Amino acid sequence: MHGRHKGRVITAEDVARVIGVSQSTISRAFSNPESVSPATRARVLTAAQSLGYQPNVIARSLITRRTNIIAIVMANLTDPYYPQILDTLTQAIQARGRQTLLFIPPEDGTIDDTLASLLQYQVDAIIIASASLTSEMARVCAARQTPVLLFNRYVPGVRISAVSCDNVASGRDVAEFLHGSGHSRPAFVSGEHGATTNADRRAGFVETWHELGVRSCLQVEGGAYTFEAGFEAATIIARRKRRPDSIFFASDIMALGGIHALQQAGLRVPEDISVVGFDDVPLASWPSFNLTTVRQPLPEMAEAALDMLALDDKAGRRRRVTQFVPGTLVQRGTTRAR
Amino acid sequence: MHGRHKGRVITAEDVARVIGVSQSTISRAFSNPESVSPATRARVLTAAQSLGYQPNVIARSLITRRTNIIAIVMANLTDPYYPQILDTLTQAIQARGRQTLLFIPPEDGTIDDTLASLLQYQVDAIIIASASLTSEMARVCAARQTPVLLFNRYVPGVRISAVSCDNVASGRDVAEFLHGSGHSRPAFVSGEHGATTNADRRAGFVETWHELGVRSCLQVEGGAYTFEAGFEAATIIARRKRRPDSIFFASDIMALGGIHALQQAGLRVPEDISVVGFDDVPLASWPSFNLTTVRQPLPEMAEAALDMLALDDKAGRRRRVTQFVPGTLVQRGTTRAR
DNA sequence: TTCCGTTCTGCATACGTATGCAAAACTGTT
DNA sequence: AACAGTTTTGCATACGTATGCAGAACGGAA
Repeated sequence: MHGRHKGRVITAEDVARVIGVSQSTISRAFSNPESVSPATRARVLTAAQSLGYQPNVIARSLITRRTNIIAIVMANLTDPYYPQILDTLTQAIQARGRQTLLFIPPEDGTIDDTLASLLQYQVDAIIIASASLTSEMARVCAARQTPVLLFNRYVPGVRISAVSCDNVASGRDVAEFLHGSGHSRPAFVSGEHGATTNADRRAGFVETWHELGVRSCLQVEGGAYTFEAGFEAATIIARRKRRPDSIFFASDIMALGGIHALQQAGLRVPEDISVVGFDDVPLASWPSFNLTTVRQPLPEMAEAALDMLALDDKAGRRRRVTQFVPGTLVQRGTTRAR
Repeated sequence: MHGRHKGRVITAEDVARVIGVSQSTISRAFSNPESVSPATRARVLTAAQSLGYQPNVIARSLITRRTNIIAIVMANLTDPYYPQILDTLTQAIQARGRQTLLFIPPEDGTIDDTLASLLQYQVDAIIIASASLTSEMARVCAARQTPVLLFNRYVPGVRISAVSCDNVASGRDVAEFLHGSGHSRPAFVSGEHGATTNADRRAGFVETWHELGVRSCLQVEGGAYTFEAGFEAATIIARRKRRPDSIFFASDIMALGGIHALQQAGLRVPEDISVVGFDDVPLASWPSFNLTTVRQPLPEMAEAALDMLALDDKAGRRRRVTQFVPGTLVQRGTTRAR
């Protein structure tokens, strides 16, 4: 029979009283089972079960100074790629016995306020997958010993842990693949201005074409990782006299917008022009799109992130580095084979 | 002896010592500013600022018995509709000064284990947007006075708060709209078997056609809210001798799969056959799709949900009801006008 | 000044659990 | 039976904050 005691929550004390042991024993039975005799442990668990007792992890964390909660800061939840990140990260977090506190920073405000209110919750770590953080806030977190990690982004020159896809290498891969399949007039459409993801993908792509002897890589500024931005960029490209034979978009969603624009302009994909995206969102593999793209290794990135946070390492020995995980080119139907 | 770490956290006690007041005063300055004189309040805030003090809300919640954390249980995060729900709910939760703890139940396991580990976190409320919960677990939550609310679903006959789109009414709307625009051979493609969302949309749709004098509404079992399920259902429909002139899919994603199948089969949408979806995911409004659909009023649903939880009502007077919020038919390009 | 009423502050304790230390209960050996 | 060594348990206290209660400080009126 579960505790029907009007509203009163069942505490370890209650269980202790029932089976005639001390509160300490109840605590130990749950948080350090080895330290209690098998017989009492069994009695404790039975009694707890029938009373409906569950340890109060909030109270526990007051002592242990660990909440087992990891905060994820994420905006852009309507962008199809971010839910994938959130899903993967959260599952990895739960697999390690932790929980996820989700913070969506307000549109206008700075992320600092968000972060501050977040620290009040004594989270064990903060994973930032949107925007960045100010150096001021990095200082505050460091002072509080709260590890912070940037996911899918990094800030060059700032010593904050970060995990990101190896965007430069993937940019190179795409260039080499396009070159190898007979393309010679490449174009790159960038996404959000100033994002490292963006800059790195372009850098790898453009450089490689240079190395391959192709000097003229058309570069169009998209401005945002959106369908519309991709659409507009592709519209401009389609109108050019000396039209590129392949476009590398900084994200899948942009690529889809781009394809739509190209088709509107009477061009066939991939016969007239090849298109490559980035991220491999679920949409990309739908038959309607069948988009050639670069898959970010999210599971590996999530593992790397949690390893880097060293949650079980009480000595607090964390390495602050930026780790790059290689992506995979997924060849589908928007690039011609030869 | 605890807390001998060099990175000692600043407590209210520390601030108190600095400006020569008691810990109580610090506490009051933050949690009940009215109860402290303006002069001391200012001194407290300044000192706190310079010391980097932030109240520990975990410790606070031990006393107040409120964590200000609301749990959201959600699977299917890769489905485009759920991130929208999560985004809207979380923003609404944050707007009310609460935070979101995100739980993704394991694929195989029952939701009960998830819920149990969740209760340990002393969340103020639980919003379930995936699966349902057993009556056993409903009882446990009730015993703990933790309000539970089903979002976007409800369990007929069980007294658990729920907020859902008025799927029956929307089904009717779609039927009336199609009828009014000259359609006479409707079809309905269902999604996940057993979901109330599904059954209600169909019920409203089919019943209305009956009332309008159309007895034969083709019904195809999709089986899941996926692109593939929609694709396969539409393939079957396209092959029929007496082909429907309109299809109402139980979700947008299914409709998109269906459109792709119809086009594969050489049919034009909407000239040869009209298509209506449900949810109005961001994709639906993309020019490539331009899907006629029913928009679920997520912001209103989120408000209704939080109101129903009566978080600020310490008397715990909550009404257990199922609230239906009406959706809106959004007419776009996949239905012919006349 | 005295007195009363109000506002402000401090003291002490409580929230539910974890844990160092010492006492108690076993275990096996002589 | 006595002992030492080991395991198991209980006591007391700590974690950081909120809050009832009583006392202090203050303001105004007589």
